Amino acid sequence: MELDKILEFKYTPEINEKLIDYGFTKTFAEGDVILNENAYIKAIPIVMSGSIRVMRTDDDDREILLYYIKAGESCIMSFLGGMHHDTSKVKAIAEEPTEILFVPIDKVNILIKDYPEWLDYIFRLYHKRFEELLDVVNAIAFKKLDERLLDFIKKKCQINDNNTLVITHEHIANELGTARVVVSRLLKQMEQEGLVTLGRNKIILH
Amino acid sequence: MELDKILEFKYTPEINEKLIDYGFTKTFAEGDVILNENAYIKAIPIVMSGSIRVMRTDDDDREILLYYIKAGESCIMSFLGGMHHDTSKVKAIAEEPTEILFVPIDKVNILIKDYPEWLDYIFRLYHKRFEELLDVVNAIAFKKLDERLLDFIKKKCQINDNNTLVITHEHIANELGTARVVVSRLLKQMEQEGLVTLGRNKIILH
DNA sequence: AGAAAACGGTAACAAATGTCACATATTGGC
DNA sequence: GCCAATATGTGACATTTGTTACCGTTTTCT
Repeated sequence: MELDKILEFKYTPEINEKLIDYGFTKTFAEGDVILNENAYIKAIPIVMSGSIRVMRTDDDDREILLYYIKAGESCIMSFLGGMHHDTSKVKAIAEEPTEILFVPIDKVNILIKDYPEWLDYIFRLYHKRFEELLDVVNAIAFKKLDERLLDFIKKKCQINDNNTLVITHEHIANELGTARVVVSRLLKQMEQEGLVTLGRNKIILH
Repeated sequence: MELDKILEFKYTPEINEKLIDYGFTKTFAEGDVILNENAYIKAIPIVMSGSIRVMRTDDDDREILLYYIKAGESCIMSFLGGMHHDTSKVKAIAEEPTEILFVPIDKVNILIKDYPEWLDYIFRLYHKRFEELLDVVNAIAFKKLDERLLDFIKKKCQINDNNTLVITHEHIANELGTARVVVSRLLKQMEQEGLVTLGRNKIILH
């Protein structure tokens, strides 16, 4: 396992070894729920390969996308929750086949004490997530659905490095926290404006 | 200055001394803007007395309340922003006469290295803010305005330990990210339902 | 007291989004 | 090929929120 190439921060081979030594890996298939709302957190996850999407869910069954966790990153909510023996406030789902290294909380504390670089890595991630959350607040507070939808499509395409998206309207609606018909309606409108081309399970961005 | 009684975490008198030694204090009047969006951050603020409200603003002039910073707490966004030489993504305004201790970023790094308790304090605050932000996401994504409005009033009353709120509809509208007429309309409705009693600059919660 | 500013009430309307009902199209399993 | 499941299209309508306009009341300033 080449953690060196996966983790994005600069660290010594020692941290590498310790992480693998202290932790254990698990693999998840696309769609697997990695962490459920209100679950207790005993270990912090580091994504080795694949990616995770983190959602906030309502008391009903509506949910909304917060951000993605990519290879080399960790779930910062888990980290803080774990540090303070709290439960998770979010739900994490594998976007694709994903391999995760779980490092027990108590070991994490040791690492922080011994390796300042590791702490810096944590801070950096925190900062990133915080800003992403602010973007979400911005979007749902001030932007209209059509703009959010287009942003969503562009972002997904960018990740795939591809202008064709394989996804259902239903799925999009869930991530944006709205209903399927609304997404279908807006997509049709966008198609008529020449922004996209639609197909079954498929959206082509122009 | 009795920092001991103000800061909520347990720390040694040494940290107390260092904070005051390294930092400088400034006082702000109600309504003063402490930090503007896109301003550079060179020092992290610790609220000694009073309180601050933190808002996210749109490109237009619409804005929305994120959370409050009370005495003994710090602005975590400033902290991370400062650590990575970033600009602020939020706007901070004094809610009342407020005294703030500014500690330069480079000194903060020294404190973290030397005093693990201080680090724990930072993490705790981060966690708190993150959850508050999640609550905001929840509210604007899933709740209707009337519910958000009632929550807002209840929260304010709780802070004041009082069931009478001195505030204008305009002000409420700004914090909720909507228009004055909308707030007036909903408040009137709530009054008819017997939830509140209205007066000029005044809302009494039942 | 008189003028100006701030605050709130209300109506009428527009726009955005949500909801329901049902039709049609596509796919995969058998 | 046929059926069932899944995905999408679309109309009609309800609800929520935003917008504009205007008025009366209360406060503040001078």
